[in-house]
Amino acid sequence: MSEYILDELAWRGLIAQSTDLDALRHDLDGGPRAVYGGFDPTAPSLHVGHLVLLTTLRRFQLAGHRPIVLAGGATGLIGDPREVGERTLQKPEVVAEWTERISGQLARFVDLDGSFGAIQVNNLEWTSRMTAIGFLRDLGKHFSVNVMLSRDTIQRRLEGEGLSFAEFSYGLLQANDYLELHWRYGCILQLGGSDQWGNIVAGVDLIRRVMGRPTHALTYPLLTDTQGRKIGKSTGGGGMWLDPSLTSPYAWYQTFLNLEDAKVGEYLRLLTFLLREEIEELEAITRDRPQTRAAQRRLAEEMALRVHGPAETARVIAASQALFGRGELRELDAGTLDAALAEIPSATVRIVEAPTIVDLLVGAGLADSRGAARRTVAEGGAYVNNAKVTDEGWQPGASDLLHGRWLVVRRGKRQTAGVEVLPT
RNA sequence: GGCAGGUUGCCCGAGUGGCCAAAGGGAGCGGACUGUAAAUCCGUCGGCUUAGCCUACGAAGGUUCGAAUCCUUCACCUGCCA
Repeated sequence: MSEYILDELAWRGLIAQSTDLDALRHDLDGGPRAVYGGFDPTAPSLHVGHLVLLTTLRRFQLAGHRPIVLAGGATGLIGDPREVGERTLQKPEVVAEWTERISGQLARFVDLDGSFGAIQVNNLEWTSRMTAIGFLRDLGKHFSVNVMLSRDTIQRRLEGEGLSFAEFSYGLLQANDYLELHWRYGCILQLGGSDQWGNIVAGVDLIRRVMGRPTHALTYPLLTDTQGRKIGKSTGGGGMWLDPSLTSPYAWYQTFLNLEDAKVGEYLRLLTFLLREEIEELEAITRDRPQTRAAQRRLAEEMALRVHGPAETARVIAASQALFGRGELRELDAGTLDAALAEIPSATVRIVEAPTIVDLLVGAGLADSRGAARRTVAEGGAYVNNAKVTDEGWQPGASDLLHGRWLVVRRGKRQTAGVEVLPT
């Protein structure tokens, strides 16, 4: 079965760069192999971008290989050099806490049980034991600064604001991780985003030098939008975090539902386990009847299912239908409305405080400031119960309350919140 | 350690004493079109009790009727020299 995994990755568009694919194929055919991907704790949660890697690791597991998910408790303390500039170091306690949270998320996306169960590690375990002398003699001696300097990111940093020795050295730690995992588990492949190519190859080189063994590197293309921007930490208004307290399941679902046509096929291929025929069918529908957005609906549902589970998925789909349905909000029964509003941001106001539309927008978190709220009203982007409000002094009356207590406040086409109006 | 240049709003970037809440671009936000897409066009884009006031141009002081713009000190970055 394992000989098919690379073909699958290929048709899904998951192979951006690789070392010798024939050699890799040969190694994978030889039996179950350990394959690894690393996740640095740069935030308290993983985001969509990480999901591509996690999903790919899971594909290897389904193909009979053994995934290793590595949490970068050590590398997260240093920081992989970015093009934009030197990172601000986080406190060790913070990194430790993030590592723990991320580890919990990682465990949910691979199967840890059984003889081919995934292995979960934290590189702090071996990196923290390293001494300065060991780092320089055993590791540093194998690296050529000339080669390190030639990396794209490093080049750009040197032309710009420069970078610290700490970040410059990051690649050595990641290379050492690969060596360690090869030593411990016979890991022969590291997967990562295409921006990780240099770090991964550094590991391949290190293993060849130290152990005289050939290993492999495989990168996948980064998730981007049409502008080519990386998707993940900061998409549109907010990030696309896996943690429901950072990105609500409703927002998560809606973001995929709204994905542009030109990207939906790519996302289905990179992020879901749908079969090829099904994806091609959905792509055909997108081409012929794009307004049905069947592919987006399927993608959003799949993503919600995988990250938030079936019960929550059912709720966000129902909420989306209630809030975006053609029907009148007034016609929704109390149960449906309550359930829908439970999925979106909400706030409470007291009628005696005589709240205006501006108060409602700000209170519900739909506007950052009163000025912004006024602007929204002036721009014609404020709605209550699907009716446009154009007067910034507008106040809700008793007849506006749905089921005696709710207002559905909306900004623009998509940002919706529920406001509960208390009688006192 | 010395010399030179730099640090501007979410990002890039103009601005060298009043006309600066600060050009221009990008992102974001709203509108039109549409399909809760994309592209395009229009508008908007520090805060507030909004014809006014407050906060803001690395930090702190100072000069001046008046400073993002001048001076001093400090911090950080870049380059050259040692």
